Amino acid sequence: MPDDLTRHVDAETALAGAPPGHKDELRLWLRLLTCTTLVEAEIRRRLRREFDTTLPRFDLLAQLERAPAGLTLGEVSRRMMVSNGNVTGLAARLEEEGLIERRVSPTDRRAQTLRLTARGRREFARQSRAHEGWIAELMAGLAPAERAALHALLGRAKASVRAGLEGGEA
Amino acid sequence: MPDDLTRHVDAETALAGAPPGHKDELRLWLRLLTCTTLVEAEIRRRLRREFDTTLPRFDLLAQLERAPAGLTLGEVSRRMMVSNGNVTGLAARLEEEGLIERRVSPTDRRAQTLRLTARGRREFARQSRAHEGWIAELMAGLAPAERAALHALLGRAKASVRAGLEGGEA
DNA sequence: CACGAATGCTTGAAACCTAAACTATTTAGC
DNA sequence: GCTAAATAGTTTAGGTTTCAAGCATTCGTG
Repeated sequence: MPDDLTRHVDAETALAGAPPGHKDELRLWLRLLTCTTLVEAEIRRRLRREFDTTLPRFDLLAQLERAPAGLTLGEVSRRMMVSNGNVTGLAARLEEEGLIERRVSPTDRRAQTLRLTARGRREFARQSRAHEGWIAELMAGLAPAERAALHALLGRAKASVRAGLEGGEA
Repeated sequence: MPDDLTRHVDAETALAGAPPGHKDELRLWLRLLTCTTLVEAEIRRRLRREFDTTLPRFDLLAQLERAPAGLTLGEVSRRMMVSNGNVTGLAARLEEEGLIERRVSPTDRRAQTLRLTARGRREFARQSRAHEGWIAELMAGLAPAERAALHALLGRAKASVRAGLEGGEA
């Protein structure tokens, strides 16, 4: 029998006794993490079941779809916020399946440009349509005004986090 | 049935008339994901540098800290929202380092209870103090009222996602 | 032009993570 | 009591992920 991750108990459960003082921020972070994890797990599950693929593969294709001129491995790495070694392996698998192609840059022999193949574009279009619907479905319990407010507050949160990143101050 | 029929758009018309239309939800999700990823990456980085440990290890210790009576592997798996096979390996490493101990349940010979050792408790206390400060630091750019509003909206989002999970309706 | 620094990518080791198959034990129904 | 189903954990195979080290190429500066 497969594992059932849906039947979980929150990470934000206990944590009631609070001596120090930053428990508020911690609770906020745990709730943020819970939301993301819930959505992510569900999307992974559906991607696997419906398209026999994984989230990182989908994400890489999505990056290339948005950049018709192609992206270098380094650019993909930065946009996906993962290590470059990670992208190397991911791209290798996708290339082997004929979903993307790589071409050495004519101006810089170190760099390679990744591009969707026709098949990759077709395949991603199918996945993307479904994906968009899934997200809408999961967010359907929020009123449009709530979604807008949440979006704005997350923008503020993003700015706050960026400001607190190490090296960001320098 | 709605009071004002002229202003009512049912699901069919909405689907028929629009190209896709769920870009809002998608943007919201991507921003949520970005926030979480940013924080998570930074916490991972600091845990590694300051304590030479990883986020999943920290999370497992945190679960046990909150449950002084101990937890079975399955309970940990559900609370951390990861597979049970995952917890097996994680717990094995932590036990080998003497941070946690496992004991077969006296009432159920299948189950094992995990507990922090004295050393594990000491070590986690150090990490936890730092971790709490890091989160507060990253969230420092949000006013208390913003944090409260965000927390509430994320609660709504969590409920929405839960309602949309497969099998959750059954 | 030379050469040290920076950049783009790959590789290797180790950890993480999942889904699925498996073993052992307990529970429920008859 | 017996047996089928459910439950607790482990194992296996394969993808994901990081960090650190390494190679090749380009750039900046003298």
